[in-house]
Amino acid sequence: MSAVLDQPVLPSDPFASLNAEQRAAVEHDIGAELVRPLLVVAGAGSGKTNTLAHRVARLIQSGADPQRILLLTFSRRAAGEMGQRASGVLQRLLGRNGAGSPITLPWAGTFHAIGARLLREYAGRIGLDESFTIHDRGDSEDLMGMVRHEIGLSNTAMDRRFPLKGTCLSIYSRVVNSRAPLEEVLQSTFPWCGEWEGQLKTLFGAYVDAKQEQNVLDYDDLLLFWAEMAGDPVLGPELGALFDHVLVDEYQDTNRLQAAILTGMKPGGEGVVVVGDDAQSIYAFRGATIRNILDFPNEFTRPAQVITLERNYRSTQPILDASNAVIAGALERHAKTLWTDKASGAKPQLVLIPDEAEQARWVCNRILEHREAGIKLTQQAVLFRAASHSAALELELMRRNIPFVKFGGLKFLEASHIKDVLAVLRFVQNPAGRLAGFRTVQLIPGIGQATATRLLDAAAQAPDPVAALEGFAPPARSKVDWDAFCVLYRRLRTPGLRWPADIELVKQWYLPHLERLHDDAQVRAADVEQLALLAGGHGSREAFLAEITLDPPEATSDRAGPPLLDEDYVILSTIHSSKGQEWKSVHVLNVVDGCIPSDMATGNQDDIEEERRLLYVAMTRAREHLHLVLPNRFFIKQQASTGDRHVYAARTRFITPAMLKHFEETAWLDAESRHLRKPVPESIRMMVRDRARSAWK
DNA sequence: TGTGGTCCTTCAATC
DNA sequence: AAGGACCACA
Repeated sequence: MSAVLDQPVLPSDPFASLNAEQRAAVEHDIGAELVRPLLVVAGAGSGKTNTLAHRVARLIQSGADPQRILLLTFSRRAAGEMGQRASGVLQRLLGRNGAGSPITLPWAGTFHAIGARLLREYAGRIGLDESFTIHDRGDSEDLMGMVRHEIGLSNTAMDRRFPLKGTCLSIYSRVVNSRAPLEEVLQSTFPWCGEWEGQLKTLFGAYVDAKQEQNVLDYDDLLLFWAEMAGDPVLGPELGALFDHVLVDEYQDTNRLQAAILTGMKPGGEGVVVVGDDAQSIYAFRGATIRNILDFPNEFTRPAQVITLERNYRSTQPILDASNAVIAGALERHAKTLWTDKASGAKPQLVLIPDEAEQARWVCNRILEHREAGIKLTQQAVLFRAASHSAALELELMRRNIPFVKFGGLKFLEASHIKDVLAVLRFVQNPAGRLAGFRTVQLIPGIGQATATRLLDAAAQAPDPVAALEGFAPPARSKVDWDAFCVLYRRLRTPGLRWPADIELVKQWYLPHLERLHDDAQVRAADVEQLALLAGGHGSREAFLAEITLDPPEATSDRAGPPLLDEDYVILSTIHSSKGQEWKSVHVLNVVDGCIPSDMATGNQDDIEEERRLLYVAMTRAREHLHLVLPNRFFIKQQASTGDRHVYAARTRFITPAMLKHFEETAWLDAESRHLRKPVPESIRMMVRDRARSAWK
């Protein structure tokens, strides 16, 4: 922030605050006949977002049409933030303070969201029905499961069990996203499934057929079809001509398919600017590869320029020293060393704690201390490897009345009752969507898989889906419920219904079934209510279904009524969801082997390297205070029969003894406050249980 | 033959 | 807590 007050009349120079490298990126080929491809390698905290936002503003100032700027970001949140910042810069450029309408970037969003939009527009041209619905991960798994069953791969007569549906989908997805042959993917990533190669090929073929018949696309299709269009000799140039500038944020977390989209649309790389940091690549598990960054300079027919941002504006030098030491242990990387002139500040803390419960209490104490010292709660974050690791902390925060919002790990859409309601809506939207239909009709007592299959077969062939359902003869015991469903279905298919009236009707129909199916119907009904509230914020049924799938609520607050805007709250977040953010004070939980690296990821060297980068990302979120917490005893949840076990955990392997000089080590054995610990009141325990049940633990 | 209940295993990160 | 397979009853 500039300390100089902006003059209301005279335009100030918003670019004055940029350093030489940032300015070079912003000014790259501005006004030139042809904008050469550019790679900006931007270290953590080097002002990457700011630089990109300034470039967008500079482009518009120099005459670029905002409608013709494609801005691909990692999340919708990032896209919105970028648009706002660019607006701010532009207004300062023009000398207006808050006046004038903010610029909107209609083509800003995630690869998946933009892909969905383009595919809907081009549907007719590529033989797609534009009323397609989009499957999320869970739907895709279910469809894979159905197909797997249909072609007889799920029976146990075989000597060895065929991979589970989730594994099958992961393999399929990896093949699509990495553009690698099945055999290679099996060998490198799923060696234990190698023996099933032939069957998997058959399965994937049938899975693709099923999606086409049912007029549904999965996440991978959104990229795959886009890439196919981009690679087409006719459509590719047409798509490319829609945009003068293509900017991509977080390029280290894109995969080969996404790179193919860029090269297809812009073979010469004209107007393509990508920003990323290979040291922060943490999405290899979904096919991202740092090869995209490493190969970018020679990816296009025209060589790319490269600019590196190494100056860090975020953290103090001691925090950077420790972070640099951790990442220096990485096997392969784009060498760069972050520096700052914020020399002062304490070393990051390495805190040894007896167990997880103590960890929660210690973190709460520290959070309150920081607040006493003037650091607002929203400037403090607690980060962890897996969403479930914050359970004990959430309990303690509630006990002490410290408000918090949790990002990541939100399983709202995975709860079965939410899926039920969405399935009904999807089935209405797209009657060919077999999966949604299958789920919906099985809610009716007396209708199971076999009847549902017959029913959907009959409906699939009929020209009028409503009439087909009404003409179907259900088992005698299901007659009453079936007729009630038909009435609902007809009403929802009748044109003229004003969204979100649909969801009210579905709710009325569904609640009795919910009651019958679940003991805890009350809690689940509240979730359905939340979903209805969420639905009101979208323009139509189609928009709601697409947007909820592509942009699921990210934080607990996203779905809880009006947000606590002026309230102060601590941020809880998975490390993955903390990407791109920063806080004055950061706590990282469970910095022990088994958590970081996760003991599920210690199989091969690449997995372990990704875990190292994960720790690096977590550490570099901190501006002034960084606390790494190491509970000595780490509990493993077991079956009730065997009781909870615990293991003695060691410091993460990524902090070697040689690195300890960068940290301040402390141990905490607070016997005194142990006495003061009060039992958790029943009301809070109930709340926690309910919250876990409502599926966002 | 089809449905729904029981028992066992497994359990990250996300568009 | 949910998926997957097996089994008993209509």
